[in-house]
Order: sequence, then structure tokens, then C-alpha cells
Amino acid sequence: MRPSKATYHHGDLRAACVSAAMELLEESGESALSLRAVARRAGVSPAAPYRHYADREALVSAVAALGYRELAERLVAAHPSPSTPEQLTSVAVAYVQFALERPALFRIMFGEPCDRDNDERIAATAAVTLYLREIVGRAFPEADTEAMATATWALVHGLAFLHLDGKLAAPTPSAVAERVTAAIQVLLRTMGPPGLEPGTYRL
Amino acid sequence: MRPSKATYHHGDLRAACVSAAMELLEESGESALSLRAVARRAGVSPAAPYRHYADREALVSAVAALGYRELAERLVAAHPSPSTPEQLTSVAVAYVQFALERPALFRIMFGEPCDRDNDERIAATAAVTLYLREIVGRAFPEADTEAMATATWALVHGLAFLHLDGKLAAPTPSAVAERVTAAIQVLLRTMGPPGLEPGTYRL
DNA sequence: CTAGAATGTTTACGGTGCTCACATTAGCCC
DNA sequence: GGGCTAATGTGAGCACCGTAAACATTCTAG
Repeated sequence: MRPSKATYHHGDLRAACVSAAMELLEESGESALSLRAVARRAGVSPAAPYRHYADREALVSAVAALGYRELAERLVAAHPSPSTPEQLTSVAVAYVQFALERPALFRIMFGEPCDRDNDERIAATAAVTLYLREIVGRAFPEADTEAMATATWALVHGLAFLHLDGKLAAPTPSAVAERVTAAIQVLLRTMGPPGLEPGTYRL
Repeated sequence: MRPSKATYHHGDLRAACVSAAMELLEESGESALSLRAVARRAGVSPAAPYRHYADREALVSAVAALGYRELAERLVAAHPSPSTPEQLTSVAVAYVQFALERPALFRIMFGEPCDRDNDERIAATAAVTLYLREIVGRAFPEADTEAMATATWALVHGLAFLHLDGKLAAPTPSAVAERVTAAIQVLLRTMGPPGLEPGTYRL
């Protein structure tokens, strides 16, 4: 069903809006993400998106929700089912890399006062949380999963943001990966089951 | 010298702008922080602030810089010269509390693509960095200060942001403090006292 | 005292989010 | 099919925003 251009109705403006918004975001940053620009790119009048999104915030939330899903994909791509500290570490590195490769999107997802009532957004972030807790629990069945997942997420999230803001000098992506790896391993070593040697966790 | 209201010249509009901006930020959030609103609150025409700030971004940077100084004050108030892990922990808790008490300011400081060329901002964040490195170095003289400071900052920063975004349920401030304390102590325990696997602390 | 530098005002332009009345169309029931 | 209703897109318009340029006022140095 190819989109017929010349019709009054768009067909799937709802989806087209988040696509256009995502493109604008990646091309020109958050400041370029205006409802009017989205409408222009979707080839539609400035008021049309309001039929599908209550306001700008709602559209941004939809983009953020898509971002959460793409982040999740990226994490499972790093390792489909991590069950060792090393595998968990590679997932952590992927998290930070995602933030650095798509800074505007990442800021939309985490750096903004978010709409707590957006169902799509709630569901998407809950999925990330659960996934994280699951893999941490699998990697360290005997540890306090809740505490460990929280600490791990916070560490990685903080590294991502500090890098994003240029608070941590990190010339190359591999340097970033090294730093994340080292930090995560230190954290994991403590909280993991006793008796494991440092060498065990090397990547 | 009380401000004479009826004069053509304001007296110290530069400072008045950042005061007004800070007030607006705390009262009504980031969205209310417009140059025009700042001008109104300062009792001045919309274009007046441009005599002191190149653009909105410059004013925001000035507010952020003030935020960094206030954060630093808050940290030294938590402990003037921390030299033990416990004292360092109390500083960490203060960091997160600052973020939760002044969310809009904190987001201005860290959650935005920042003007990397703003001298005031650079200096203020450098001060925070140095302070952090100093107290970490004092608390753990034998550890890799650089690595430890980075990991600690990232952990705390991540906890702050995740709480801010409601990604971590935390009903009361004391619950937040507990969580931060637990996470930090786990991290510090590994990297702290000598006698653990040497050479494994490096980031 | 006076000239020029600083500082504040006015006006104006284009962009933005958002609303409302209106136009067009799709889908459903007969 | 034919027509009715709800869904969807349009257009004009409001209030606000950031910013620039020309102008007015005041401070200050010589």
C-alpha cells in the first residue's frame, strides 16, 4: 500500500510524525524539534499533528518511547542473554555508546522533565528496568539483585551523562569503553559472589 | 545603596538578570525561563538583557554557573573537609539531595547541551571536579584518585538523574539517602583500603 | 562642560505552540 | 450504491518567544 501523495488524508500521520521528529532530532538536535517543523516534514499543515498528539510534550514522549525501544534493541544486540559479569559489562558499554551516538535522543529520554502520565513512555522504561534487573539477577543470582541493578544502572547512566556534557574527557570511543568497563568491573567485583578472582571478570 | 526605582539605568542589571532567572526557574521550572520573563521581572524592557548577555544561552550558562557554586557550597556544608569514607558518603548524599530539591536548576546545569565556551561555566565545573578529586584523594590516599573520583561522581550523578526522572521509586528523602549511602559504600569498599588485589583499581 | 561610551527603549520580524471554525474524506448502516 | 457520522486535515489567528536595529537617556572621562 504505497502512500498516495495527493490525498487529503495522510494515511498514517501519527507514525509519520514520530519518524519526522526522530529525523529532525538526529539531524539538527533538540532545538530543531518543533511541532511545526515536524508537520512541514510530514507534508501537512501546522495544526494537523494535534489530531494525534495533545501537545508537543506528547509527541516528544512518543519519540522518547521509541528511543527506549531502540536502546533495548541495542542492549540485546550487545549480548542477547548476558549471564556473566563480562557479558554484563559489554551491555553497559553499549548503553554509554548509545548515549554518545545519539545524544539528542538520549537527552529527550532522560534529561527532560518527563510526562509521567504517558502510558507508552511508562511501559517502555519499565521494560528497560525489568531487562536490567533480569540480567543482573542472572549474572549474580546470590546478590541483592535490586541494589545491584540500581547501582549498576546509576553508574552507567552517570558515566553516560558526564561524557555527554564533556565533564569527562574521553577522546575516542574505545577510551570511553575502557573507562566504562573498568568502572563497572570494580563495582561488580564487590557486589558479586565472594571468591572470584579479578581475572575472572576481564573482558 | 538601595536601588532607586525610577532611574533610567538599572544599576546592576547583569546580576539582576541571573537573580530573576533563578527565581523563575525555581518557581515555575525551566519552561518559564525566558529572556522576556527575566526582563519583566527585572523591570526592564525585553531587549535590555542583550546589553549583558549575548543570547538566552549565555544567560542560562550564567545561571548554571551560579548553580555550580551553590552545589559546591552545599557539598562543603555536608562536610567541610571529608577524610573518611563515611564523610565522603555524606557529601554524596548531599549531591543527590541538591538535585532533588532543585530539579530545574540541576537540569540546567547537567541535562542540557551546554555552552562549552562559556568561561564562567567552565571554571565553575572545574572547581567541582577538583573538589571531588581532592576529597576522594584525601579519603583514599593510596587508591587511584582519578579513577575513584570518576566512578564516584558517575554513581552519584546517575542516582541523582534516575531519581529525578522517577526511574527509581523513592518515597521519602531519607529513603533516597539510604539508597545513595548503600551504593556509595559498596563502591568505596572495593577501591578503598589497601590489601585488596593490587593493580585492579585502575580505571 | 562636553563628547563619547554604556546602558535602556521602541519597534519590528520571523518563528513557535496552540485553538477554533471549517473543509474533506473514510467507514458504516441502510 | 447512498447517505450520515466521526475522523482527519486546513486556515486563520492569538499570544508568546528570541533577536536585531535605530533611537533615547545617562554616566563618565577629559
